[in-house]
Amino acid sequence: MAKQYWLMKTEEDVFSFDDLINCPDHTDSWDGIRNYQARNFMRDEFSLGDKVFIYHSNTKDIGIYGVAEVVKEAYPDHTALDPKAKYFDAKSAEKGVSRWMMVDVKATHRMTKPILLSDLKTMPELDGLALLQRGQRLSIQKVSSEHWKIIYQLGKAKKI
DNA sequence: GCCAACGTTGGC
DNA sequence: GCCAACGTTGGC
Repeated sequence: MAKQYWLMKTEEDVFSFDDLINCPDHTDSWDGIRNYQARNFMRDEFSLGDKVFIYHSNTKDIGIYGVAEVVKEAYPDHTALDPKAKYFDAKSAEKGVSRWMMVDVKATHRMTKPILLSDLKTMPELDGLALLQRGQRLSIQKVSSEHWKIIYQLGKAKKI
């Protein structure tokens, strides 16, 4: 499949872009996704080498902080089976099989300055970007290659 | 803290 | 399968 571009949300105080950088090889599993649409994106459409904007929600400076790359395609999110895990899923545990999936991502570039949501909102050329659509709450979203280029350049992304 | 949007649950 | 109630997300 051709390379695709994505945006994934995270809460800064739960798992920030810096937390990802600090993982061994800047790589970690993106677990805890408990929404079917988001899971299906990972399961059906995430391919090795796909690029991902990492976005911090629910924080003071809401926006995009860096870029990551898919380094392992979808596999079962076993944290759903762990009663002590934050995103434990009783229904999965009942069956002994996780219905949720995760991918591994590696941080590759950091934005020189975070690209704030408030800035993105002022750019007419980003019309149609899922993130800017009203009422959207999906934690994994598609980004078109055109929008990706615009945002990527805006952030003056630097290699890690 | 508020609240709109929207996903999930569960009774029928 | 419908849909009301409830829970969560996430910007403000």
